[in-house]
Amino acid sequence: MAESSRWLRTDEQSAWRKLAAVTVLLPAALEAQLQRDADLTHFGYWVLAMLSEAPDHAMRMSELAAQTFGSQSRLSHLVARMERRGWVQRSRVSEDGRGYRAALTPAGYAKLVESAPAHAAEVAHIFDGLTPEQVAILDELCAVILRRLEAATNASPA
Amino acid sequence: MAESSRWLRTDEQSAWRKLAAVTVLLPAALEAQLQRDADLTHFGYWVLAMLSEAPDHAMRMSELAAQTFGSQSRLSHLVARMERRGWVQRSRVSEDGRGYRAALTPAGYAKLVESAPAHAAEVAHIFDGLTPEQVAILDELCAVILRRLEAATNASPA
DNA sequence: CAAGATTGATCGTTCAATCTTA
DNA sequence: TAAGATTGAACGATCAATCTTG
Repeated sequence: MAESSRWLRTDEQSAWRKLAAVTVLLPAALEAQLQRDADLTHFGYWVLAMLSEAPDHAMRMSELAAQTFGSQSRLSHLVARMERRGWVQRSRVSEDGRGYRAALTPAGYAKLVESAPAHAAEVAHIFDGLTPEQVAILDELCAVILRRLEAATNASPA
Repeated sequence: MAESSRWLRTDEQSAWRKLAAVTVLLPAALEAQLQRDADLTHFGYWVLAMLSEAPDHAMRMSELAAQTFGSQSRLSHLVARMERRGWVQRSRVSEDGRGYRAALTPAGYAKLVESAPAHAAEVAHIFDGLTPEQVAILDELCAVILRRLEAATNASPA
């Protein structure tokens, strides 16, 4: 907790303001699109997408939480809502009786397939402004930032 | 609404996954730090910071909303909470009787000054992983993305 | 009536507590 | 007792409705 407390340089401040704006406006844009076109949260869409890519369209709750960077509680509430909507179904894991397995229903898969194109178009629209070189640079830059973030998260306990 | 619906290339998908992760983990890290050290939301901190940089430590509600990319409703609720905490005080604008002016109190300014170093350190920690060249590139890349986002937002109405 | 701002209801997330199985 | 997961209360954001002033 006793930080060496350095300040940001001018160039860092400029970049930070823009990056902060991106982390606000980008999610907001995707949220708005999915809400409008599919009555879906961005996080909810992400969960449907993850399940659709998994073997048998199913995943353990804990694994789903880990891969989406969400808490178990968050996933539990969300999947409960999706189960009510008929898109997912939970069942106990045969091996480990403590675990639950969330599986996409046909209706859930249909929902994803139906809402994917408009969402992909929204994301593609962002990338249309970047050259392939810039996409590569963006990829690497994000990778560096992610490493810093993960390091910070895991370094918390002494 | 009739999108030409293009899909993402492989390199774009890779970059998109990382960028999406950043937009989730970066705000989460800042949120956690501010919550833990200052019992403050990142958005709340941002509002205090904007006010502190404004002339007389005060701003119109509508301007505050615009500069933080928040809705008027969001700002209204937030400032009401901050007023209860004694950090901000609202008063009518003399020129335009419809408007409200939110002003930082001494206690509010003290709260910001007190919580700034730890927060700055958290942000600086992210940038420590980047070379000055990379910071410059990040700045430009974010600028491009922001232009796309703003264009998309303003192009909505036909 | 339009613009600036607030209010109350509703929705999703977090936090702490709980339940069940290993 | 710990791990996987759920539950209910509390908090913050959004949405629609309202109030007030231009």
